[in-house]
Parts: sequence; structure tokens; C-alpha cells
Amino acid sequence: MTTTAQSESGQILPRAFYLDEDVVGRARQLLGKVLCTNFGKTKTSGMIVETEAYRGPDDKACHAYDYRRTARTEAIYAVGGTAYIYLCYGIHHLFNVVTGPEDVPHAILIRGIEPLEGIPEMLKRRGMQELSPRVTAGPGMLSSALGLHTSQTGSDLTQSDGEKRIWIEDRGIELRHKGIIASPRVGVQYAGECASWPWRFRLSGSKWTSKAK
DNA sequence: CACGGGATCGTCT
DNA sequence: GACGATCCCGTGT
Repeated sequence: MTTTAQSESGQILPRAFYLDEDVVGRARQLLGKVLCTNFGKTKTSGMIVETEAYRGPDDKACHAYDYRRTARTEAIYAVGGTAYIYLCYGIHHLFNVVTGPEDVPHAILIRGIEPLEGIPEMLKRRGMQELSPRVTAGPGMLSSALGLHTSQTGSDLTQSDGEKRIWIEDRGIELRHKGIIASPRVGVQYAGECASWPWRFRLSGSKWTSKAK
């Protein structure tokens, strides 16, 4: 179970949060934080309810496995607190939070959020009439709802003034440890033994998480 | 609800 | 030229 996010403002997660080198731990700690966007008109946000950790150097499922470095994956090597957004299946813009110091290629895929603010705008972006888990329960869906796009890859998530467009807030939402379920990641069967690592985290009982394959 | 296939294109081989 | 860290819709039950 989780508490309900009541406050409509919170502390912007500082750089220090993102610098930690334990990407698996940070993936778990992102649950309950609030992912926010504002691209000029409306603030849209939602509480993070599902994440997956990707640990570049030794994780075959990560785009930066074995320090593979290409134009696409460059953002994963940026300092923690940077956005890594890439195009999946030619259609979906998947949003990741980069963690660790510069040149340590760790990232966390955000897979589900519970809508909080700007719900009419999110429905509009999704072409939907009513609020339901189909609006944000999945990495492609939530990126669409929040207006996230590959063109924003490399964005700084920690700016608190001026150019603030994508950021994460800590509203002090307390989660019960037992309410977090760890399980293997979705859609990474190509990754050999890494495919079974339990690096997917979700809130027990939340209807806003993606469906397991 | 389960399953199967199509969409759609950037990225890397 | 093959293939995705996915989603949607159609079909069948």
C-alpha cells in the first residue's frame, strides 16, 4: 500500500540523489517520487510506481553494456540527473533517469506513473476521454502523456530555475518497504543470464503499473 | 482475458 | 537489412 500524494509541490531531487552508484537501490527509491514536466503551458505529473534498473558495464540488457558508446547512448554517460530518452520500436519514446557520476553508464527506466496534475492535458496527448491505467501504465504510454520526446534526451533534471521542463520532486511520500515488489525486467529475453535479475520494481497493489509480459 | 500480428523508424551490424 | 527496454487492435473464448 502507498500513501496518497497530497501536496502539489515538493523538493526538486538534488544532484546528490542521482550521483549514487547503486543504480538498483536508486531504482527502488524512485518509487513514490513525482515525475513532472512543463513545456510552456501546463504542468503534468505523476507518482512513479514502476521502474527498472540498467547497469551499463556488466548488464547485457543495458544499451551501454560493456561501455558500448554510440551517438544514441551518449546521454547514459552524462552525470546523474540527466534524461536519456530513446525511440523504441520506431514509435515509443522511452524515458530514463541517468544515475551515477559522469562516465558511469547507469540508467533507470520509468515504467509507470499514477497521474496527479494536468490530467486533462495528459488525456489530450493520449487521445483519450477518461482517466484509466491505459493513460500512463507503461513506459511508452507515460512518455506520451507527459509529452516526453527523444529530442529532450540529455536534458538536465536538476535545474530549479529558468529552463525547468522535466524534473522529479520528492514530496515526502512514505512507502512501506513490503509494498515494493522486485521481479525480472520486461522484454529483455535477449540478455542471457541478466534477463533473470530482479531489477524491476513496482508498488504492490497499484493499478498504474505496466502489465508483465 | 489470452493470444497474435502490425505499426514504424532510428540504430547498429 | 534486421531488429528492438512497446502498444494497440482484432479475433476467439
